[in-house]
Amino acid sequence: MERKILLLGLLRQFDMYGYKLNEFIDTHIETSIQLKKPTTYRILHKMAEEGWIEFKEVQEGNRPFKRIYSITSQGELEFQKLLRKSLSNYEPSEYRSAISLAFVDALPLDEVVSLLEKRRELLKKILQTTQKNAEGHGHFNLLIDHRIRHLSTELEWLNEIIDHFKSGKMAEIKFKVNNKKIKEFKQ
Amino acid sequence: MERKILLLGLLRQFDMYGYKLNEFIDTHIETSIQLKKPTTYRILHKMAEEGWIEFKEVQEGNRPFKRIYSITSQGELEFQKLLRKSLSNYEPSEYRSAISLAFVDALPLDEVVSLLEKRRELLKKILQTTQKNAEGHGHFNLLIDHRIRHLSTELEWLNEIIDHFKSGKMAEIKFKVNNKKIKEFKQ
DNA sequence: CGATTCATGTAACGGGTTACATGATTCG
DNA sequence: CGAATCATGTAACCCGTTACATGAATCG
Repeated sequence: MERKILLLGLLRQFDMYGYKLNEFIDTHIETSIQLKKPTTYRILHKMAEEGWIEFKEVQEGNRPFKRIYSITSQGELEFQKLLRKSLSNYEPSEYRSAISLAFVDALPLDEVVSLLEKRRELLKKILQTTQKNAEGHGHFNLLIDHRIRHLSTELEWLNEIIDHFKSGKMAEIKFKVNNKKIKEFKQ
Repeated sequence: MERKILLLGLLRQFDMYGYKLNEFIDTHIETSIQLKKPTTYRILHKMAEEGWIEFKEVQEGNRPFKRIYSITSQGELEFQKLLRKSLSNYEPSEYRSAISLAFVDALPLDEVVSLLEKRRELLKKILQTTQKNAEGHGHFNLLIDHRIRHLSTELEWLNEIIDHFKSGKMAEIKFKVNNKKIKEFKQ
C-alpha cells in the first residue's frame, strides 16, 4: 500500500516516467522504503491497467522511449482512500535485528561485546549518512526526521546494552541456560 | 536469518516440536517477529534436511504424533555462525507507516489531524499491551524493552506531529504543491 | 454433540528481489 | 573504444502468508 501511495503521491505532483521515479526514490527516500526497479515498473503497470494512472509514450530522437505517467481522477480518489487508510492506521515495524540479542549467552561475553561494537559502528555510519541527506524536498524531511529518531533510539539502546555487558551488570537478567536443564514447557 | 536463529536458539535450550515452538513464539515473541505455522514447519523441514537439527517421532496413545526436534552439533555451529553475523550487523527496519506523512497536504488539515489521532490511539493500545507482557522469559524481556522504546519514540514523534498540525506551525515546512506548477525534475 | 484444541502438513498465491536482455548514447 | 548511463522490461526465484485438509481428543 505504501509503495502505491508513494508512486501516486509523486505522480500527483509531477508527470513522470518510471526511470526517474525510481531514481528519485533511490536517492531521496531510500532511507524510508526501498523500491527496486522491477517493482516500480510492475506497480506502474498494474495501476495503469486499473485506470489509476495513464501514460503517453515520448521519444526524443533515437533515445529510448519514455512512458510519462500522469494520475487520473480515479487515481486521485484511490490515492486519497489509501492515504486516509494509511494515516489512520498503525502497524509496528518488525525489529528483526533485535532477535539475536535474546541468545547472547551462546557466546562468550567479551566476544558479544566486540560483535555489538561492530554493529554500533555500522549503525553510527547509517545515522550519519541519514543526517547528511537531512534536507529532503517538501515533506520528505519529515520522513528523514522520523528515521533519525528511530536510529537514535536504536543507538541509545545499543549503547546501554553494551555498557551493561561490559560492566557485567547483565548478571541480573542473565539467562540460566544450563544446557537443557530447564524444561519449562511440558510436552 | 533471524527466524532460523530464533528456532535454533529455542531448540538449543529445549527439545521441542513444531506446534509448541510456534505457540511459544506466538504468545511470547509475537511482538518482535512473526512466524506463522507453515513457515515454522518449512524452516524446520529445511534445517532437518541440512542436518542442523534432527527429530524423533513420538506418539502417545492415539493422539497426533509429535516430531520432537533437537539441535545437532552441526546445527550448533551454524547457529553460532548466524548469531555472530546477526549481532555484528545492522540493517535498519523499514518504516513504511511514515511514508503517508509525506503527502498530508493532499487532505484538509483538520481531517489529517483526526486521522492521525486514530493512529495514535492504535499505537497507544499496542504500546500498552506490549508493556503488559513485559515479563518475558530469559533474555526475551530484552526484546520487549527494545520494542517498547521504539514504540515510545514513535508515540513522541506522532504527538509532536499532531501538535504541529494543530497549531498550524506546519506552515514553515509546508509543501507548496500548487498542483503541478513545480517541475523540479528535468525530464 | 458441535466446536475448539492438538499436531501435522500441502497448495496456491502474493509481492518483492536478483539476474538477465536490449539498444542507443554519452563519458572517460 | 570500452564502460557507464538511459530507459524499458522479462524470467526465475525466494520467502512468506492464506486457505485448506486430516483426524483424534477434549471442552462446554
